[in-house]
Amino acid sequence: MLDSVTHSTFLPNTSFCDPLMSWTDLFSNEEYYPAFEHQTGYSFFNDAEETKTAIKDYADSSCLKTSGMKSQDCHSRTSLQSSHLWEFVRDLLLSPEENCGILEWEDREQGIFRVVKSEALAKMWGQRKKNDRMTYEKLSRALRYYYKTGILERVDRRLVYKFGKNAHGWQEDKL
DNA sequence: GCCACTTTTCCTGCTT
DNA sequence: TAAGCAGGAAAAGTGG
Repeated sequence: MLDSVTHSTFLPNTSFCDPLMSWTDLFSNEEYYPAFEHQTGYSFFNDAEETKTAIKDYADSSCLKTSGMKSQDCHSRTSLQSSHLWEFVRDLLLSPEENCGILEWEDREQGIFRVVKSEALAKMWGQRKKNDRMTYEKLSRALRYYYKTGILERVDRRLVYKFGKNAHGWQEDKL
């Protein structure tokens, strides 16, 4: 059930503040639990205690054990552990409260989005990859490579990109 | 070690 | 002039 729920969905105010924090770190830290209590994504749990339990169970499940997790298993599961740049961008877009205005949808239905804070995005990606020399110029070069594979489509506007036919998981009704 | 794939780095030229 | 985009080339990193 929780497989499609992103890390940032759980922790809207924490995940990108410390992108290197592990699931174990997050779930073992009681300070973060209150944040779940007000998330609409968890309205299906009766109360905060139930939410905690569900999350803890999920954190304890074998699929989230760091040692046993393969990149393929988790690449689409969480923004923090997405192995590919486009998934990182996608997950950031799917958590508008957490991306601090770095990315925003231009046309949600068509998958068109805009990079609002290019330097911040590059910095965030750099943190994700433990590369403090990352720049938006380099990041955008990587994004342009996705044109070839159909993951992104070209949009003739500055800082605007569009998810292509080979990108998945960005459509609201297919989450 | 090899290969495929993705990403990074650097570059030139063009556009806004 | 600066910032951003396009794309070539080479190299690094990673996983199978």
